[in-house]
Amino acid sequence: MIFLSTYENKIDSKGRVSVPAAFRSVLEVQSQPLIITRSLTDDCLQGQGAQRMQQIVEVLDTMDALSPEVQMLQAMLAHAQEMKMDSEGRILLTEEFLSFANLDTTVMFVGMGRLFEIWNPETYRAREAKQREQARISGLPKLILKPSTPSGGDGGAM
Amino acid sequence: MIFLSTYENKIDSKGRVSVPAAFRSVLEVQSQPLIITRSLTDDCLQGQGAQRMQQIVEVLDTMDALSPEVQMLQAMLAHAQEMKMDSEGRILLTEEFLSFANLDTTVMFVGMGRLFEIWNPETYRAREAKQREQARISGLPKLILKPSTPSGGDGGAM
DNA sequence: TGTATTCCCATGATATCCCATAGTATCCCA
DNA sequence: TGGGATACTATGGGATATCATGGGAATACA
Repeated sequence: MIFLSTYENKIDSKGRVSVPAAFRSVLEVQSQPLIITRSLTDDCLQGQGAQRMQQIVEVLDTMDALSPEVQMLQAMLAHAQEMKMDSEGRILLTEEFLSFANLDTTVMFVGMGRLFEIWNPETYRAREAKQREQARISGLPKLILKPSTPSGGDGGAM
Repeated sequence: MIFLSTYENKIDSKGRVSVPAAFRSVLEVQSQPLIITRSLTDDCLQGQGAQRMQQIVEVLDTMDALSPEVQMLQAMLAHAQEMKMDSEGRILLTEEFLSFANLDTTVMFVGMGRLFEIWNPETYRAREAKQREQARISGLPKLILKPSTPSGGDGGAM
């Protein structure tokens, strides 16, 4: 069960947004609360199950605790927040989150597999166009699902 | 079990299309839900078992989550969607999918082995003619059925 | 006591379920 | 081999469930 597709939902007068039902059921299946953080690379928010946060902490444990890299990654944790959902599946975004991601009336939920992102719809479409442009210039990154040499174990490509 | 042949089905007044029975049974045998994505190279949609998406996510797990390459690949997931099929084997295409592939009343399902494509019938026939033309000019690509390193039968990759 | 959150119910739109049907392909037995 | 019976397919449509959204009332908070 992963986060797929995109949804555009409205922020109501009380500041509530419905998390798309499809995303909720991903979290429900894993019976995990939703955690929202700031993206380290874009002006958007990221949502994921609590377990992923746990994984990030474990990765940090293996790195140099005093390095600038770790401190940068820790910033993500500093602004992370566990969201409570009402019985209709809505969350209340804090003022900090709203201004960080430039959100006002409508938000876009973007499924990205293990996590999803929350964008201002216009900002997202602009970024998408930029990515498409980039892909046209430098081509798409390689994605090899089944490496020809099954010995390596590094299932990855690139 | 692979996707073969082509079928032309109608979109009904509620926006539903029957997935060809032959394609359904491919998915049923693998007991996988159907996932539809936008093609990266053509104005058409692609259908495949959920396993393929799962594989992509697993490859992403092994890569740098903050790299532009991963972000570009994640964008692919943003436009993928798990389709619910009713008891008659029909799916409901979203507005986004319909407009991306220029679909209106009739859609063409084209079997391509590991996956199938969904085309506007006219667009597809035009492309097919163009490909034949291309083949006459620049010749046919190579087709090697048995590579020198056999990786074990049907393998099941895509 | 006033403000902000949470709970609960209401609503319209849309998606889904379920049953029906006509056309076609398949089966079966003479 | 022929031809009627049967099963399956794509399609249609009414009934029902689910979704996102709105707002009143209860509750916490300070």
